[in-house]
Amino acid sequence: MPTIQDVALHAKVSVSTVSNVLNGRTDRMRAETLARVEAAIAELQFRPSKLAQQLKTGQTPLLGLLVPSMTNPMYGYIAREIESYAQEHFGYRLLIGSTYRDRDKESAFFEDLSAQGVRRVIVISSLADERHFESAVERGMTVVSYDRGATPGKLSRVGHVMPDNFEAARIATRHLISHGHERLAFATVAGMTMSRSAKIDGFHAAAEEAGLKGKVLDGGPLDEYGDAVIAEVGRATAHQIAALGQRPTGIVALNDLMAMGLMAGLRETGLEVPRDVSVVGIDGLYLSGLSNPGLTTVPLPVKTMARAMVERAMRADAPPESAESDQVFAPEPLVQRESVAAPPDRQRAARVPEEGTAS
Amino acid sequence: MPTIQDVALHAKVSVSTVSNVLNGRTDRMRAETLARVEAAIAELQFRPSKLAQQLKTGQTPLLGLLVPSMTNPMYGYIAREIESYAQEHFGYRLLIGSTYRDRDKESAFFEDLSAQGVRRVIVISSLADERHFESAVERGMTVVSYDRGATPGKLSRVGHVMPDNFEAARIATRHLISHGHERLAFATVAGMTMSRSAKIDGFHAAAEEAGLKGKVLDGGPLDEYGDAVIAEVGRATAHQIAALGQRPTGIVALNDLMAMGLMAGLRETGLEVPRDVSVVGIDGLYLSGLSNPGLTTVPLPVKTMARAMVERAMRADAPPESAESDQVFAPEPLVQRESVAAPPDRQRAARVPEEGTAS
DNA sequence: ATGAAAGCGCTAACAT
DNA sequence: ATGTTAGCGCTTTCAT
Repeated sequence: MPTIQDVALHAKVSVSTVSNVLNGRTDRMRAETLARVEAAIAELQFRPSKLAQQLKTGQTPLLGLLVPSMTNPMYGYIAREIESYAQEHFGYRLLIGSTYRDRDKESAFFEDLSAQGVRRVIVISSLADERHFESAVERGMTVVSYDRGATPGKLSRVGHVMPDNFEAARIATRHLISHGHERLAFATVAGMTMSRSAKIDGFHAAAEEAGLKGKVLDGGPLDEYGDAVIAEVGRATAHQIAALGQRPTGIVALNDLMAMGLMAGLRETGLEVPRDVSVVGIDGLYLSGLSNPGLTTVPLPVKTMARAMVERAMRADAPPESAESDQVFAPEPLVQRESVAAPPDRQRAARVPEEGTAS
Repeated sequence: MPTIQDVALHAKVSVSTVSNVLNGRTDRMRAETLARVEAAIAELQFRPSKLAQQLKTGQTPLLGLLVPSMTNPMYGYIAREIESYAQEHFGYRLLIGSTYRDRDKESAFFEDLSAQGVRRVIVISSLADERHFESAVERGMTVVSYDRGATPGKLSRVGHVMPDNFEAARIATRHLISHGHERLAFATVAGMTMSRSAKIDGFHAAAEEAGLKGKVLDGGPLDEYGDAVIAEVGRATAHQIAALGQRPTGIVALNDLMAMGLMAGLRETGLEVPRDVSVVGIDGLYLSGLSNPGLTTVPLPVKTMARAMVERAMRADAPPESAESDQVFAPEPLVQRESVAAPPDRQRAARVPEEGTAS
């Protein structure tokens, strides 16, 4: 690899002149000099070492991204949007890390990033507190956290970007109600996070509006399962539902993946969606359009949020006020597919023929 | 951020002593000195700058990973396995890039990696040739390529790791044949890659074994579609199939995602899986276990391959012989689910009851 | 308009 | 056993 020295020699100028052209200070030199330098650069195929630049400037064009798991399609989706926005608009690449919701792994990642010279990171974490990376912020990192608000009462220099989870769940629930459902359930996993409780609140709010009382179903912990994680919890929940005396007829799932697991599980127990039970998801994964029956879901504005996170991470210099830096994004309009119908006791009117329903 | 200087001062030793403890050369000093240094490090919370280390040693603990798209669950899966193996066994982090199968994006990524000091990269590319990164190899990068063999005849210093695509497709096809299918089709996308042609060959081989003649269905190009890409092509293929006079009864899909799209599309046309047509996928995504009907598929040994790729990328020093560096991995045993049944004309025996089939 | 030189935070000879 | 020092490849004053 040629260095700036080589170029200088080759162009018969000093390294500072080369550096100047590298940094666009071309006004400080004769056109002829510039031409020589550029020729040398081209000829040697010289690419300045970011490493050396970083050491000098303290800036590295790398964005850290912390996700619970890349295998989760939702995180893959978010990661993709973050990546392309950061790349296209700022020339930043992504340094990614999966944490499997483990605090030590998260901390270790922050350590590494910091040692690596990375100053901007986006975190998707479901861990309750963010103390373990508050320290990173204090050391000068800009961090933006997804799907959680600032800890109430605590000042924080961490940026927060999230969907309006309350509203998303409320929309999903209302959809069920508008189809006549009265026995409502919300399928979630064990462990409360801000986003989960917001969804649950939204679910209850919608139920109450209609004078109904919703039930929250906890499918169990996430970590016991390998990969399919959330989907497996959904599957477990389905079996739990099947065993219930008074079965709910309308279910809002924590997210699309869980909904898909739920539908698979329901099928295993002989229950049919949407004939016996209706299901609504939240997220808007394209995969949900592939399921059978197609999953009705409330899409989250992933692109917009990804953009907001990158912007926030980049424009670090903005007023680092306290908690007011939270940004909440409204969900997109519900996408209606085939996983919702009237509850069983209201279906006499038009017991849909084979094809109209599911398979 | 404290530097090695600060630590030296704090411990009242020279920087080289600190450097020595950092690099495990602790035998060269008195235990007492070591203790002082360690204390200083702890107290100052000193983390050596990888940046500076890299500049000095030319080694950066970063592994480049080039994927067509993170949103594709298969790549997400592979990326995850690569990440954890590289992290756990070598302390490497992942610098990831999506290329959307674009040559310029791939080249740009290599440029960036190289400037970033990254010397090891794993590439998942479906582009026909690998000339654009052969040059990276010549500049000293170690690159391992997934799902393609060395270009025949051409020497290459690029490592190659891939599944036995021929065998995978053959297994899938035989499975269909063993269920009595005689009108066989292979659903693929436009554009031939090594892995796609290997699968097609395997498909034909299995058909011929049985004295049958398989048909290859091309669902169209990948790039027209946004995200759901392959699944959408599958969907298109389904509509194409429905319009056919002599419909195939057994279809092998290029991969699971395409199979899922195919099943969704089939459903749209009123065709039922597996009653009217049977479908087999290749990959073994956990999502395929969630589909309805559950997708029968030939799983690829992702974990093993990920491991092999990382090892190859790390142990760069191994004999950089010519093409013989290819590593091919056998698929895992076919996972039987519900997407395959006897062809329609053989089903009179036991026309399966509602539940046994699909919904 | 151009060049010399002092680092950025480390590592690794090479002293002592 | 410990310290001195010369870089790694760049950026950036400050001279000339």
